[in-house]
Amino acid sequence: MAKKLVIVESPAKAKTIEKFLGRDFVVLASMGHIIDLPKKGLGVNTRKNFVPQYEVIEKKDRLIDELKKASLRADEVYLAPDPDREGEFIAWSLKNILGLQNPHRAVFHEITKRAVQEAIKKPREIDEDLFNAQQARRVLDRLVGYKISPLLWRRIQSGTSAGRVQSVALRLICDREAEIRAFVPEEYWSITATLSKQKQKERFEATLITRLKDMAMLNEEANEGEEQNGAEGQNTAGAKKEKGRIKVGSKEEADAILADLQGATYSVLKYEEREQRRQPYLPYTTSTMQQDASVRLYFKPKKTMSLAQQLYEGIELGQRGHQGLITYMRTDSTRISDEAQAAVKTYIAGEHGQNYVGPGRVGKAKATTQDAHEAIRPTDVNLTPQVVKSYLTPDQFKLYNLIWRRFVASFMAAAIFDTVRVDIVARQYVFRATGSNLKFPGFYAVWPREEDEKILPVMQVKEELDFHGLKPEQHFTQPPPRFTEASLIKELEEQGIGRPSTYVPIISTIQDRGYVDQEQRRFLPTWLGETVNDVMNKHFPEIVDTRFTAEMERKLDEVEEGRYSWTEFLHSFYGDFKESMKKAEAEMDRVQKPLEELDEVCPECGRNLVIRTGRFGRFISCSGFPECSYRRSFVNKTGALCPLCNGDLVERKTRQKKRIFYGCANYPTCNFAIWERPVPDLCPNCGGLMVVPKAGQAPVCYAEYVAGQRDAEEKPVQENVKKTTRTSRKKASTTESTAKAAKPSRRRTTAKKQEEADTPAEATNGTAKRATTRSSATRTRKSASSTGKATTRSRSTASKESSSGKTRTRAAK
DNA sequence: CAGTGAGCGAGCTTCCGCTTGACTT
Repeated sequence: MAKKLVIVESPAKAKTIEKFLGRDFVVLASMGHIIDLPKKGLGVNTRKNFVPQYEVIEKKDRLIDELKKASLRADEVYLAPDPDREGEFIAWSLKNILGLQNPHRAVFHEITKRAVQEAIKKPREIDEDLFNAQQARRVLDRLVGYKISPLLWRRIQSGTSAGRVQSVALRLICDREAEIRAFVPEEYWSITATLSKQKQKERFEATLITRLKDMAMLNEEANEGEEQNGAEGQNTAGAKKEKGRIKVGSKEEADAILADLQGATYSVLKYEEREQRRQPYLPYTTSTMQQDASVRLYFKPKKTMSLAQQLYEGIELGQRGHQGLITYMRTDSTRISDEAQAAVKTYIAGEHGQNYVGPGRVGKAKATTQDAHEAIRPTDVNLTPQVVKSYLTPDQFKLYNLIWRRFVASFMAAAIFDTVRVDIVARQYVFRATGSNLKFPGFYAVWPREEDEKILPVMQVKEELDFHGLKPEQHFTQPPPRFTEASLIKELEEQGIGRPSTYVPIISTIQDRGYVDQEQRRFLPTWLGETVNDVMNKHFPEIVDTRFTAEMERKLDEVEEGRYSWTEFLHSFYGDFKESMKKAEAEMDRVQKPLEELDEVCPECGRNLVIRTGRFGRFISCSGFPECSYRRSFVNKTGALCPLCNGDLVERKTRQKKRIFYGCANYPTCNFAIWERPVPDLCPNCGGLMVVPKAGQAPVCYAEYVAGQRDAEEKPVQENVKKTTRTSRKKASTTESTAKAAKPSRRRTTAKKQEEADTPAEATNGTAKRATTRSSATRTRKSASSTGKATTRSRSTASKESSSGKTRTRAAK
């Protein structure tokens, strides 16, 4: 008989909190938002103060029913979504959808007993300003996305999209690609001298840095920064361009210097010892965790998040029972609760000694930080990686290990290095050697060190050194690297674009739209991506400016503080935006994808061959069509041969085009087909086919692989099922296809068999649809380009009116 | 499992941010 209901966003959080609050409380989860703007149509009245038309989110009805029932049973209801804009909106939605009379709004920034109990003791009202800031953000994003996207459908390609966040992500990738294309590598040379103290064995290296006469200029430089932020370095250009530093640009110049130095004596010009401290890193946020897991563990952000979710939801720890191992994984904060701070300091003192305890680093909050949660940290620092290792999968362990160490390190003392800098003069040239020796490890006691120590002997000024050789080396400056998933997220996060919960989806979006491809885990734009980006830059420069979001956040802050009304905010944005839309409608050109050319000429007429797309996918055709009608189908050969008939094994797609499989080119004469990618090499043991079961893995013998699969599960049964359905499907396609085609429902099919049987009808239906779509698109494209702007304009206004008419009728309903 | 590229031309796609599972492959 619970008297009080608490509603939070996440079920894992609900479970934890329930333990804190005791028997009088029931804690349930809303699972995020429960209402939103409609998926179809704008859902915003742009003529009447942007009144939004919210709907209950699909499939949330049952959950809402349960929450409603629980709220009726309770005497008091506490709405405890996250303490940020989105959370406030969820609280407001709950109040309205559940019809709550006097709900309390409880807020806590950390999941600790004290914080939660405190929050329940001191609830507040729903904050209208915070709620309005969320509405403003939501509506602005809807306007940008749902106004620009349809324009792209009409002028570029169906199914494309634009948005405040994705369009900036795309732009970053395109800008980087342009930078790389424009990059001209510059040659430079390094000259290294190998030296030692007189008559001593230990040699060391010194690099030529300047001429004696330029020494003064070089000394003006500031000392190097104390810390470098890990992971992907920014030292993309190999050549340093400091003032006074010598530039050796060619072999001739290098040779001239070597000649100058013939028979020179090397002596110490300056010897400097210094103590350098290196501060530990901050504890993880979502973005830094993704970045580090990518660089150190080679996990993609999606995998990292899924593992983190598992650690957050909890692991069965034998006697200890089920326990959440880390705090919430979607956070932009580096804050650590007082309790966790005290615990980690005690732990460090006990394990390493009091002198290893540091003050704990405090990150400066950025303008976009919402600070609803703590940093990502272990829930209990005493659960060391070793203690829990046996309960975790290897990947879970790797990530937990990283999170635990990062957190502990962040509260440890700085590392102290003794560093030495020696300048060595030889004729008019100065060489420099640096050394560093770790005096006190500090946080390096738990955190891996990136670079090795280099120890230099003690030297005196004017001391003469033994010379052992000069080594000139040629280098070239490197262009900046393409973005990886993690480095793109890092960049977005630094610009304040996107949120912890959206970093992974952003990456899926730009890939799903066909804007970018990945090559060796790095992004490069496709033709479509470049085209959309060009259009956005040209017609919506403000939106794709990285400062747009920053400015938006600044204004939303004012809305949150009640100094700016959310509708005024939208009016001021929409005024300009409407103008941009109007201009874009009038001026945006229709673009058509150029045909992909092949490095091969037509065997019949000698013109170039091109790749065209037809009803059945890509095919190779002569560019001289219709004069020359040479064509053949487009297959990707794998290089492997069919074990049954020695034909080429080629890449094929399943009927639904969802999955790639590999089949014999002699189909249907030979029906050999497998899922795993075959390789040209043959098995060294049996001489048979080899395949790659998972991308990136080493090839294995196919015969052995199949045997292994069979042992692992009851695979043979499944395979039999497939075979029988395949034959039955053939019958179905000839006899029942018309009957099936008339039946539109498809989701209802439950048994695999039935779904398989449905396929042919589905497929023919689908292809027919696609065929008409394509030709219609091409036609309009043609008419627009031949008749010019007038046609385009009248067309687009017509369609615009029809669409707004539709929204109105829907709204009236 | 054959064979694609004009012609007439329906109706669909889309945003960002909160949350998990239920689904296949």
